[in-house]
Amino acid sequence: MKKNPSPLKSSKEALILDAALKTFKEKGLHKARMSDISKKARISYGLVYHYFKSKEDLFEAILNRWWQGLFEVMAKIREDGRGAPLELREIIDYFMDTYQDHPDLVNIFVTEISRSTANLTPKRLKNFQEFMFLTDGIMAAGQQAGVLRRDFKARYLTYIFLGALETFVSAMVLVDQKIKGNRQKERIAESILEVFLHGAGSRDKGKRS
Amino acid sequence: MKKNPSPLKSSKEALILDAALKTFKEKGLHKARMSDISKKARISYGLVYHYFKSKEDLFEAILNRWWQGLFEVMAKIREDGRGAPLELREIIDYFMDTYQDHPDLVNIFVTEISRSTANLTPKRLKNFQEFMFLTDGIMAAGQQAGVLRRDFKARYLTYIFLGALETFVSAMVLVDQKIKGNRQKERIAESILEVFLHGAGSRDKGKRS
Amino acid sequence: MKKNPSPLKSSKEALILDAALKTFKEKGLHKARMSDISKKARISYGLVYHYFKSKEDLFEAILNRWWQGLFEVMAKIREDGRGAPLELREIIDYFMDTYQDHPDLVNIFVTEISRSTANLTPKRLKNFQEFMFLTDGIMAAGQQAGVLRRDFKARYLTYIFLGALETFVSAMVLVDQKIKGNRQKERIAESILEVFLHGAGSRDKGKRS
Amino acid sequence: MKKNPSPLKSSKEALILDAALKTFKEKGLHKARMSDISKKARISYGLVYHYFKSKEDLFEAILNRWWQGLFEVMAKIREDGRGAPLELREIIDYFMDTYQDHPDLVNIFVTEISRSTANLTPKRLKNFQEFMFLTDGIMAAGQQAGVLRRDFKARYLTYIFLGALETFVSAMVLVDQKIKGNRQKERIAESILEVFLHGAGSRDKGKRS
DNA sequence: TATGAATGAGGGTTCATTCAT
DNA sequence: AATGAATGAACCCTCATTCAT
Repeated sequence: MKKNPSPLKSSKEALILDAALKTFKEKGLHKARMSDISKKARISYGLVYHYFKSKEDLFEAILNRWWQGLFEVMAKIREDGRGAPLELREIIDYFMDTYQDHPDLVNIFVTEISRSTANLTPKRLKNFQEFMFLTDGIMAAGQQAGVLRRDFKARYLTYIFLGALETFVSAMVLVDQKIKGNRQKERIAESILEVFLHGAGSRDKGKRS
Repeated sequence: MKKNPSPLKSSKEALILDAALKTFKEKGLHKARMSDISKKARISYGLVYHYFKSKEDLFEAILNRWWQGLFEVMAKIREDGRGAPLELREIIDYFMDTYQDHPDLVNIFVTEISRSTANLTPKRLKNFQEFMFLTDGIMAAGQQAGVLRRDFKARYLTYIFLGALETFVSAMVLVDQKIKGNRQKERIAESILEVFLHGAGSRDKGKRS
Repeated sequence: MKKNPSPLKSSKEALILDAALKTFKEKGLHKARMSDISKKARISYGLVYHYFKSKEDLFEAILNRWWQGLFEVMAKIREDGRGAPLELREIIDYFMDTYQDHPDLVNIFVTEISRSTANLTPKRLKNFQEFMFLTDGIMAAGQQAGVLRRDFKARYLTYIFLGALETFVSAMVLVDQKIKGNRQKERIAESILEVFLHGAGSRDKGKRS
Repeated sequence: MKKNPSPLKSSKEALILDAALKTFKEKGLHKARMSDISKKARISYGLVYHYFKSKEDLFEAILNRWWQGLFEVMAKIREDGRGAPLELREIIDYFMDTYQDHPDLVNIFVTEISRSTANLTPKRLKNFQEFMFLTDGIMAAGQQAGVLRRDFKARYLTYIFLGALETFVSAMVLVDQKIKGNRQKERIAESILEVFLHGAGSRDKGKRS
């Protein structure tokens, strides 16, 4: 029975995935050489190909870690139906939690997929659009329920929300910032959600412009 | 005095830059071949090297278009000092206007620079951080002036604002969406600023949580 | 006393040889992978190396099947001394019989050895030349005995005879033609020998040009 | 105006083709490395790819030399209609002449195409079958005209004829035999045709068995 | 300026062979 | 005897860059 948080098929496979994750993060998909990965995993060149049939395949395997976790969260969110604010918070938490455990994974998602038109294969685009679509659903439900304003399309809200979220983690990644404990994580999550919901505008005057 | 719509040192140089822009956008920095660029520019292979000493150099020249324009705007903003809301609006406008004229340029900024750790040379990082720093200044001044809330660091607000903005254009780029006239541009710009300032939360209840 | 239809040292060894035979035939010596062979033999990868020390060794073992049978026939022919026509017929029969039982074996001989300068190791060349030499002997004896014309070198006759024979089986292999019963086998054998001995020229006029 | 018998598009292209021809002949299609070819042509590695898009493409270009010449001969033969014996002689001459000028080319045809099932792409098979078919036509016409015996299928005669021819050149290639002047060429051509038409059987008894 | 041939380092992938179990 | 993971040399192909004209 496996208890390991990353219980991969074989220890070598996990080794390779971790090494690949780091390498892709450091050099990007294109500049990462298979030899870099094998060296980082301290295994022979050819062994990588024993577990993954190509560089592309290896990259895909890494992305799947991300998408699988994300779609599980999205499914759970839909089931629970706790309302837009809490649901968005769960998305933020997935990003932040994953960032704590595998900062590189979040980085790769943001840099190589979320923003890269060059690396976008049909399959990847499909995942991405599905995620956007599910988020749209949360926004629309929130508008329906009266907790989100209706004067903008749900899709616009999705853009703004995900953009803020991505940029946050992206920026943290850029400066290799470690999240210091759950306290800071809380704080960041809150700030994103709070600004998204209530705006960055000052409430000093008691009303909005 | 410049009359050329793409006024560059020589017409050939402009030709190459335009071709490079399109090519980088379509294939990404890495997958774009110099031969693709020369072909798209309808010039000979070697001529590219007459004007630009390397692929990297060509890429840099393109980015400079972007940074130069952006820093000009930032300088003007600082001079005018019209307050955070209007100043942020000017940033949005620069993104949107540039997107209208050169969608690919905005795309390249977002995909290859804003989010890519792989392509980030020290020089590029410097530009990027400078831009963040200037935006921080706007945010901080807004907080000072009481138009932006003070319970979050200026840097956090910067992340959220720029993230929302980038994701918007990034998404438009992804679907190759053309902005249909100034009306739509207005609408998008407004929605970004409005949500950033006042939040996506419904105001139906007359007050915030 | 051997009872096994493919009686080899061990059943696994036979399994491997058969699988290798098929694989070499399908893909050629070079493109045949050891993994293909082990897969076809339904044994593990490494076991092949338990029985054969290398791919080359395995190939050699297969060729030996062929050469051993052929040289046995050639020895028997020499002993019996039944005259060129019948002796040539026995060579044809060896080709045809082997083709019936192991078409792939004949194919490999023709494609990888008889015509391939690339795969020709000294040992293989030696076997091949020995066979040519023995055939020369038959031809020369036939010339001596007055049943074969003397106006061409024995070696020339050897070329023409073996060429015709090889091309026949080679062509049958190419279209994966199965010999339908002994009747057809007879017919083919006859036609080769008949044309070789008496020519393709019409005998309508009762005499030759 | 080009007078050169091998007037290729560019001198470099011809250089590469010649080097490739030799290399393929020496090592076979698979074992020939592109670096061998470039080295033999005394050009840089990459230049080969400037002229040919792949190893396969280069190989194809070489084969085309052969097929084009052969099909031209076959077309001329059909037009002239000089009767089977003379027509077959023309085929023999094409083989012998090409052998004199480019022995390696004939070798490659025989080893890598005529007998190799492994290297047989659909396109190559098509050429080969077309050639067989055209030869069938000559044989059938010969049977019709009463100069070739009718008791064997035209296809059988084709096999025997081409087999004898191929084996001859193949054997010459094997021992790297140079044809010493037109005299020997004549002699070889005659022997092939003569044996094919009238058989190797002795005519001492004035009639056949 | 302009062309495109020429160079060669680099990197992904394959696969025969070895080895630990 | 049997397995299949592990190794690493080889080799095809790409493409940025240089160079002769």
